[in-house]
Amino acid sequence: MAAGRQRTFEKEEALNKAMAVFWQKGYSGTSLTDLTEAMGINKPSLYAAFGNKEELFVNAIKQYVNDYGVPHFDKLLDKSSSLRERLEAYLESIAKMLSDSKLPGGCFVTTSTCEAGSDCLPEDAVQTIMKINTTSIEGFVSFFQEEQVKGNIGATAKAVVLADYLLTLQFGLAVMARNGIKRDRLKQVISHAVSSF
Amino acid sequence: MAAGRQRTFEKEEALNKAMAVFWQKGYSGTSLTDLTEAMGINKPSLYAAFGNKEELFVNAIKQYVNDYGVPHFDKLLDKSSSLRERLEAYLESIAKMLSDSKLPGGCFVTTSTCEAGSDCLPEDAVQTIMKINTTSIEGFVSFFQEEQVKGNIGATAKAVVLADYLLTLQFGLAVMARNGIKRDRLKQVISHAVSSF
DNA sequence: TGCATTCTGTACTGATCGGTATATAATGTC
DNA sequence: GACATTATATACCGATCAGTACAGAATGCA
Repeated sequence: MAAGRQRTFEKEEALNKAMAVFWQKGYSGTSLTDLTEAMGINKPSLYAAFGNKEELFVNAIKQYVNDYGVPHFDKLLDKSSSLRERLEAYLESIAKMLSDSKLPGGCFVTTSTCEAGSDCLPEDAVQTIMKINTTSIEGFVSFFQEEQVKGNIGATAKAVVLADYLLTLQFGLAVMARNGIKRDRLKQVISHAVSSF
Repeated sequence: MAAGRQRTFEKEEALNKAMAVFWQKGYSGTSLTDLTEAMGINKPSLYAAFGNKEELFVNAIKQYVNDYGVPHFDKLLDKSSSLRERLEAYLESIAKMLSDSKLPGGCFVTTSTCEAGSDCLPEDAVQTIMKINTTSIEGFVSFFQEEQVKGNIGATAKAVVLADYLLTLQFGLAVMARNGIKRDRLKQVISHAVSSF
């Protein structure tokens, strides 16, 4: 065990609190006071544990992707349902999260992507957000290519277009949820949207 | 003519400059210094002409809706093309604007809708944004209902769902554009998306 | 027990935030 | 030309911004 006084807060727990604040208020809208109050620590502790506001934001959004983004992918891989059923389950899983009243509302990555175009975010944060989105696209492209090999998509369809379309739906549903549209309305949109797959 | 020294700047021109700044940087990310520098005026002139930051934002987004939102609706009403062609033309008209390098990027209403969920916007601004979006939905619902009467949509389709889906696409395309996705990729997404109408 | 180490709490930094007081310059009316 | 009126420019306001100096408290190791 290293010498010295030990931390009186759980680092991961504090990071989760910070994630919720950034998720709700955005980078520009979040002050250090917002963060320290939500995390239950004071500024020197925050800086010692997480660097600065920018680093904390980058770690928070990475945590978000792990905890609230990646898990939905399972729905795409269920071997007992059709492609369309899996896409619908995937988007509904996301929609459930987007409109969960116990969460900050909408999608952290979506709102951050909007904010990334504002020149108000630090360069590292912008790069992190861009990478998250390109990774999503690439994952979707691979997915649709494999589905095409399996014969679940017509040979003329382009995987890149389907991938872009899927991300467009995700983004759009996220903004709809941020606008207060409830889950059952999102579900009907999804049901209609997947009819084109 | 009213007595007193006359304004040395064009009010509408200054409002357009302010609109561009808010469009790019968002409400929280925009400072009064950003505004006065872009508008070419100083703070007392800004406050005399536009009230305060909040009022200026509200006027700016209303200006945006008039100048960059409403005009696209024409594409929906072209009597010589099919419903699907008109929807495609409508969304492509929007996509062209979203990815126009001479404009701030993306959609002002979309980014503001994200920001409206953050509790960082003044109440009046939130109300304005909410009203813009409900007005869009209501317009779409009426549009699809009329198309249904004309027999351009199956009788079982629900106008509300189609309206929600169309707004979801708009929002999604706006975030895609904000993420740097170019116009031709947006066009392919649109071409695919309208196949479900 | 002494000491280096690490964290916490308070109090502070210069800079910037949104907004304004005040003085002056420019206009129309009388 | 006197005067009320309106806009501009400078300089300022208290509050808050992100970030930190410093002193004290808690730990492991010797």
